[in-house]
Amino acid sequence: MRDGEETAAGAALIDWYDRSARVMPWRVGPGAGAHPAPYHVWLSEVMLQQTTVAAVRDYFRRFTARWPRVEDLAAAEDAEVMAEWAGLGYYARARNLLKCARVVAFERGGRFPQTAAELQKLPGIGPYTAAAIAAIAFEEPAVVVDGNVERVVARLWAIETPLPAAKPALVEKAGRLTPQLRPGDHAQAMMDLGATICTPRGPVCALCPVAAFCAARPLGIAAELPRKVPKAEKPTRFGCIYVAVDAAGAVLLERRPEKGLLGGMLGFPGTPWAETTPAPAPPIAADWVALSHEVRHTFTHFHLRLQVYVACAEGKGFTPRAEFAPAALPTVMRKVWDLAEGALPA
DNA sequence: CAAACGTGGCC
DNA sequence: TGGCCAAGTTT
Repeated sequence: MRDGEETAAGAALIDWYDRSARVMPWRVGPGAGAHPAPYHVWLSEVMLQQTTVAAVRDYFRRFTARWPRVEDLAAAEDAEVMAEWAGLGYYARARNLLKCARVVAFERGGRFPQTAAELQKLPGIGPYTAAAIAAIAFEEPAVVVDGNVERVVARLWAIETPLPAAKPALVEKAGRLTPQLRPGDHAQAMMDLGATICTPRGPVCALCPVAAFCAARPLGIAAELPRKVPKAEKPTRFGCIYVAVDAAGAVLLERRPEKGLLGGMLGFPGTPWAETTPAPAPPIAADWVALSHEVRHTFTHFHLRLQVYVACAEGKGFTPRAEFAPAALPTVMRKVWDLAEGALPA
């Protein structure tokens, strides 16, 4: 990209978007002056943080079917919302989602702020999400920079500085590309381009609407950009976890603390997760049986191996089977349940 | 500000 | 198989 070409590149991008925008439940068609509801834009953008479109689709549909307005979501029970979010990951998003919904519903009459600066003051809304909502719902020419935009811009300008050091330069370039007209469609076009053509590996430059403006392509380095500093190796942690079921089928569950990993979600009791296999520490006295297979799961920053114990036991605080939906568990706990359920006596 | 924070798909 | 990656935010 050379100085002065930004307008032409932006026009080519919007033209491509008008012809090929992907259909998504939270989108209205490009152009035409129609805007999706701020509530839908906000909900979809929070769900899309570090999460693929394919994973978000059904969650978005379930949330909007169950809670059609931000006031409905604000009035929901915490446990209902956490259960509906289960499996989508990054559970702090769900906790902040509820906090934000309650601020908007109860302190702002159900109306979202209309500027990126004000949006960013709300829980769970950072620089990216604030800019995206402002641009898509309110046509503010905010500079929207997510992982896709970083990649597209790094290639268009052949920026070789590794991330995260390159971030300010990438934002500056993205700003040059952001138009005053249709900034919301421009932002979505950039992200769609990154998701479908200017992909991390194997970019399909032959189909790219802005290939003629790309500095990385003639250099043969498009697929290598953006460069990134190598990530630290993930350690492995170990734990014991206990699945107790009583004669009526009720299950021993606990609500995890609000803060930290899987915060606010349901799970089975167990030991802390440590660098070496901890000593067994059953939550209640019972005839515990160790399963022959362990549960393996990888989080963002460590691998986890869980030794699963099962027992038929009686006790207080068991959740009746009718009230226990495995789908309300975070994925690692659902893996534990799936393994344990198969080992329990019928 | 580096680290914490989930999960599923892809190669 | 295991590392990389995805429409990031919080502390």
